[in-house]
Amino acid sequence: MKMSDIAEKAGVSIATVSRVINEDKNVKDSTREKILRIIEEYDYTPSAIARNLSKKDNNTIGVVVPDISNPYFSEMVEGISEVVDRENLNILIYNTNDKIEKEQKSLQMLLEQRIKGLVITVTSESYEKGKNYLDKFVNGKIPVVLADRDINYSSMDCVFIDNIGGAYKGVSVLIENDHKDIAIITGPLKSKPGRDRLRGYRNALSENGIEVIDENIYEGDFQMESGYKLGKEILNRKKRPTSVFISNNQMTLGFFKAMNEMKLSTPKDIAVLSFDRVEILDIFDIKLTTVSASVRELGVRAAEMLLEKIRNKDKDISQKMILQTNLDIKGSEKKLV
Amino acid sequence: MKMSDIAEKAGVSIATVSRVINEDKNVKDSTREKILRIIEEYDYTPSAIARNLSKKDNNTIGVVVPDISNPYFSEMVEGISEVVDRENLNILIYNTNDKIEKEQKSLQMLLEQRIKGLVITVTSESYEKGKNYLDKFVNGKIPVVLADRDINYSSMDCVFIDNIGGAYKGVSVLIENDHKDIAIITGPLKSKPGRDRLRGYRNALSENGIEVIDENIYEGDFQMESGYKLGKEILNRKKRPTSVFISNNQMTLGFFKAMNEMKLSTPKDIAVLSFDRVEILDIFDIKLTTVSASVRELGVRAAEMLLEKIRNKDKDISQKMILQTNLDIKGSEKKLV
DNA sequence: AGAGTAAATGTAAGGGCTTACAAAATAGGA
DNA sequence: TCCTATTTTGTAAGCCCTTACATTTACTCT
Repeated sequence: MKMSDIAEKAGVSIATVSRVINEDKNVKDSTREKILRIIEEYDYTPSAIARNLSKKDNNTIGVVVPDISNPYFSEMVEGISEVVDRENLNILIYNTNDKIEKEQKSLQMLLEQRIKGLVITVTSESYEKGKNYLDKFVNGKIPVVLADRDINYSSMDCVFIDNIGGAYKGVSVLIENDHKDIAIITGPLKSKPGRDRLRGYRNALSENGIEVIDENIYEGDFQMESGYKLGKEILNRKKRPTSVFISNNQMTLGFFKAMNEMKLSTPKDIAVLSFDRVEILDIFDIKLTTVSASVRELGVRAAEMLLEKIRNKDKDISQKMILQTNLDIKGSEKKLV
Repeated sequence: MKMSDIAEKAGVSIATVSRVINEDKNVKDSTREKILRIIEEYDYTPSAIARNLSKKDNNTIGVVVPDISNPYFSEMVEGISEVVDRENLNILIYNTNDKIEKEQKSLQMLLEQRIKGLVITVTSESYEKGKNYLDKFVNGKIPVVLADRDINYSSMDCVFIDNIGGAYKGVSVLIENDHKDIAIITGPLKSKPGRDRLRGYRNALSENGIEVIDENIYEGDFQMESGYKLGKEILNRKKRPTSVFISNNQMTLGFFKAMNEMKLSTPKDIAVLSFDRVEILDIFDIKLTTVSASVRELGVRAAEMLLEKIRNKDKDISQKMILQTNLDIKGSEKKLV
């Protein structure tokens, strides 16, 4: 069933049918009704493909994320969805599994689909590819917004979380609580957020005249397991630090596993402060102080920025938005003497 | 940049360019190379839209889920992705927020996109709409596979988890451990999985000659909060049941919150068995026995079934696949005297 | 060399829609 | 009633590809 079939049955030209479908007002009411009746009767659905080809415009935006089954990203996607739904756009989602090859393949397919724009959280590896990495694929063909992860030297539009500031804020809280011996479990130092959070830690210590000592820096990989292993190391030190700043939620969980095994608790045995909320700890009545930003909001902002960029394709003002983090003080930052 | 531009620059017809792009072998090597070089040079990307229109075939499948930010569904989506990626297909994802209106709108848009097929987890409400609910939208236009949630009286292809059998299996374990007073926290009884899991519970009791008493049935809603509240009720009973079967992971977390607040633990104070794994409990060294199926596999199977259906569009044998659950015995089922 | 076959390329129709422009129908006014 | 202005409808080109079929070119064999 296509438009010409409907036109024929209604005894009008396909142009008129097209007008009805596109809610053009230049159609007599009686003919509009007749056509609508026939569309209904034959259960006709117009082809977006043909429309897109004809209009040279696809009402779809692309989303590329490293891991859709990670709540962090699926929440971000939901934020994007929310915005995009309002505009009756579609979302094409690609999962890269944090593999750069899959990322490239995804970009290729999205470009073939002639998407209107793209929100992408690049793979960890992509950061190092530098400025022109994405250009090679996207090459100014479509508006792009980087979400959550940066590309080295890139000047693309983006929405990030204030990693440096967040870590700074968190570590400062520890310092205010009179901690001087503060360990950190970082993310992978080849990743931007990993480095930035460490930077925030360093800044906070320096500004407060506390020496940054290498022994207090433990490089993790944002996975639970590393939080567990490094946690054990930290907790087993002869001279245990009085507090630890952990760079993300997964590692924090690992850290608590270690604490639990050793029958230790916070803030009694060590003060703990984490980047990202860890809601689940509520269940066990663990009051963890955190700094975090809403990932959902990250998605919303990225999508909004993209839409704006799509609307004002001509002007190319590039935007950089940094979402501030919130501090949620619960008690685990305390120094107990 | 379009195909004819490339053809012109290469001094060939667009048919030849098309052949090169589609890897047709009837092209002289030298011309193929020339064309490829030009495509590269001008960074040409063919339009999937035009190709789809021309071929009357869209290489995209649709996925509709109630909540992409729920790990349950995002894991399912990842399973679907995995399969679909192998075939170089695209995925159009829609989130319904479990709202039936959004579901309908999504279906509409997917049909307009002329998707190849659809994997859908319908909203809770859709179940009651019955057999013809989806037909009204999809109406035999495209292959559809229901995933995880059924529609009343529907005979569509589907992949579900064996809820009855799983609950039966779990409760049986409790019975084998000599429990006779077994409470259950159910899902919403207007939902199919909610009812089915309760059914499994009933079956297990009956078959073992244990009377099913209403006081032991607590209707929850699959959310954490209800597990918490009902958990309190159960745990506060003057004559506390010796064990409880909890119908999903979220409610189990709520239940543990209640236990924790009351300084109770399993299996010491009450035996606990849950539908779905609750990995997070490992962290706190809680050994919870569970029955569960892999949601990821659910996605994989649904996608595979869809692809098969797409391939054999002519024959219409309808399939129903029930994924069996696995029992993971950890100790919380024990009856301590 | 010429016929016959296979390989390589080209031509043109079509896929289902939008839309500028043209044409027809209707309304309004003198 | 006739003319003009407005509303409504139709015509046809174009969006960018694929592909059946036609044509040309290259090769093989006597």
